[in-house]
Amino acid sequence: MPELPEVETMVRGVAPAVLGRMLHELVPAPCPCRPLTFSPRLATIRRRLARRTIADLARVGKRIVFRFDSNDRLVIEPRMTGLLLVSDPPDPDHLRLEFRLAGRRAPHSVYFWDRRGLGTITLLSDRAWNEWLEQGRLGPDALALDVEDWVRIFQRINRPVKVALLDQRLVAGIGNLYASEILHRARVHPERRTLSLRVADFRRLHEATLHILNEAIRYEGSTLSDGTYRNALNQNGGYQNEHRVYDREGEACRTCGAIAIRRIVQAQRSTFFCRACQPAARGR
DNA sequence: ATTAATGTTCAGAA
DNA sequence: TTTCTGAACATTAA
Repeated sequence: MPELPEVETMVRGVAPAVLGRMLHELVPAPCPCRPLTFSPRLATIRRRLARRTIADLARVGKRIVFRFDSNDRLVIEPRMTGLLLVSDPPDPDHLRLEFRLAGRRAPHSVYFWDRRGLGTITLLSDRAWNEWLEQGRLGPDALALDVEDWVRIFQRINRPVKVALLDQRLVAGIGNLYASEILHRARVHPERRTLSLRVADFRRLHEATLHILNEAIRYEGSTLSDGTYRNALNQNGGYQNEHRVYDREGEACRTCGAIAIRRIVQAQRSTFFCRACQPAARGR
């Protein structure tokens, strides 16, 4: 569920509670659901991390990365419905993991909660982490690209630009919701092929990406109608009220006013766009 | 009962 | 080689 702005919000919300604190122990929650995917197995992770101090908490694309004083990294992929929380979770049944902190200072715990349970938790040694980074399975962070990066990355391939935006090996952090919002602000039709885009298009994509993602971070992410996403304090985000196209098929465009928002399916996922703002130019 | 949902990965086909 | 499709993972709500 969470994309870059939601993960960034969770990390910012949880960081003050954990930075410099010792992890007393990791406790699997007594939830009635199937276990998450752990690598290596949870017992091994617990042994390696017990009594270690949390040196850093960071976001890498859509992933959450705990760095311990041993330089081990615990990488959490929230996937569709995972949340990192300081407070009590939305419900007790899908609580997956408790990070019990040492010492008397509140909070005493932070939590990983995941309703659908598609999330993954991976422990990597310092060396394995660096090797993983070098494998290029994750492109540069969406907030770190300049216009030249955009051109270089997307002119090597020739795919519909919306589908390319979702490929984390090209650019890390953009998901299905923000891809539609970014393309709308950039006035680029989602079915345009990347090879047909010109430098002016990449300039607008660059500006729109920074603008939309930073604006969404300011609003603490989007809580959609299913209500799953919450910030670290189990409160709603606010960006869902600012969406220009996502999940607004048939409604008036908030930019041009036309009843022109369409929904199409690309790579088995919904894309929303305004037919008036985003013309289907050459190179479809 | 059916469908779709903010994500990722894999196999196999085009 | 690159691109594309479908399925899989698991759960819930419209």
